[in-house]
Amino acid sequence: MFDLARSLQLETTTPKEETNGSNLVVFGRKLSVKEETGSLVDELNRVSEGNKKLTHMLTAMCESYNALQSQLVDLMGKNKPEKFELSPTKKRKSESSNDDDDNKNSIIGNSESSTDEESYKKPREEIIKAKVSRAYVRTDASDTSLVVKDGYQWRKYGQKVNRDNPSPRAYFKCSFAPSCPVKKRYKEALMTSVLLLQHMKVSIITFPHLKWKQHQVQRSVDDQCVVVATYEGEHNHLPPSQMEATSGSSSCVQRSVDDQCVVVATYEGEHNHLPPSQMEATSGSSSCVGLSSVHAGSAPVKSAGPTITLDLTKSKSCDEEARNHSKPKMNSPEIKQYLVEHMASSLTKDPNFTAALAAAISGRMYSTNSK
DNA sequence: CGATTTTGACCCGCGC
DNA sequence: GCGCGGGTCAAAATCG
Repeated sequence: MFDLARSLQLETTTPKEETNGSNLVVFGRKLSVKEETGSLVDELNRVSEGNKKLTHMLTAMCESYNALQSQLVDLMGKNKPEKFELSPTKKRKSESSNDDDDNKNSIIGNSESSTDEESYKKPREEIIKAKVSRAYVRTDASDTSLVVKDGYQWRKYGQKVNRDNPSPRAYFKCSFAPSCPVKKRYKEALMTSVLLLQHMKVSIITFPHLKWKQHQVQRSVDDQCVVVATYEGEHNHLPPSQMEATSGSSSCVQRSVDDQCVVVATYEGEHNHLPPSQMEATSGSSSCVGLSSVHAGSAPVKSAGPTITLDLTKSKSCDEEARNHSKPKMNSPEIKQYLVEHMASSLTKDPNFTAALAAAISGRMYSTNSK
C-alpha cells in the first residue's frame, strides 16, 4: 500500500535474503526451489497481514484525530461568544484595538489545537486560544530560513530572552503599522505535539487563511525540521503581497541558536492592506497568487522527509475558497487517504519506530505461530 | 538618510 | 506586597 509496507518488507526480508542467499550458496543443493519459494511466500503473506493491520491502525488514528478535532471545535464554539465580549484583547493601554470585536464574533474557528494546558488560565489567552489553529510544517534541515511566507512585511520591535528557552522571543509588528494593528510574536510551542510530530516525522498542516489575526511558529528543541505555526484570529484585509510584488516580503523568521527547528510566531491584530507581494499581483488576471500554503494534498516531499511549505501568500478570493473548503477537504476520503499514506511513509523513516514495530509484529507472529 | 534591528528599561498582570 | 514573566517602548546601532 505505501512506504510502510515496503519498509517493513525491507526490514524483515532483507536480512533473510542475505541469509538465504548464503544458504543458497552453501546449502543450495539441500533446499529445493519449491521450499525456498514457499517460505518466501509465507513470509510475504505474514508481512502483508501485518501491513493490513497497521493500515487499519493508522486509519483509526486519523479518524480519532478528526473526531477529537471536531469535538474541540464544538467546545470552542460553545465557549467563544461571551469571552469575546468580556475580555479585552490586549492588556496594555494604547494597544487596545478592540474595535474589531464584530469580526471576532464572526470568526469561524478553524481551531485545530488549543490543547495548551494554559489555554483557560487567563481571559486574554482564552480569546486567543479560541481561535488558535496550528500548522505543523516539516522543513528541510538545510533550510534555516524559517520563512513562513505569509506575504506580509514585519518589523521587529522587541525581543525577550526566556530563562527556560535558549531561543529568544521576538515581537513583530506589521510594517504598515500604525494603520495596521497586526502583531506577531514567537512563543513556546506545545512541546508534546512537537515531540510527537518529531517522533512520527509527520507533517500535518492546517489551513490558515488571511482572516486569522495571529500566527505562531516555533521550531522544536531537537535538531529536527518540524515547524509549528499557530494561527490565531483573523486579518481584516488582504496581505500586502497582493498589493505589490515584493520579493522576500515574509519576515516571520526566527533562527534558533543551535539549529533548533520549531518556531512559534503569534499574530495579533488585523491587516487592513494587502501584502506587498500581492498588491501588484491583484491587477493581474490571476487572483490566486502564491497559493502554496494548502499543500496538504500535494505536499512537496523533499529528500530529508515529507515537507510542506507554508506559504500564506494568497489572495482573498483564494482565502475565502480555502476557508470554505478546508474542512470538507480535511474530511474528504482523498485527504484521509493522503494523511494515512503520508503518516505511514513518515513513520517508516523513523528507525526507532520501524524497529519497535517490527519487533512487535514479529513477537506477535511468533506468539501466534507457537500456539 | 530612512528603515530596520538591537537592547535595556519600563509597565502590567499574575501567583505566592 | 513582592517577585517574576510577558509585552512594549524608545534610544542607539546597523543596514541598504
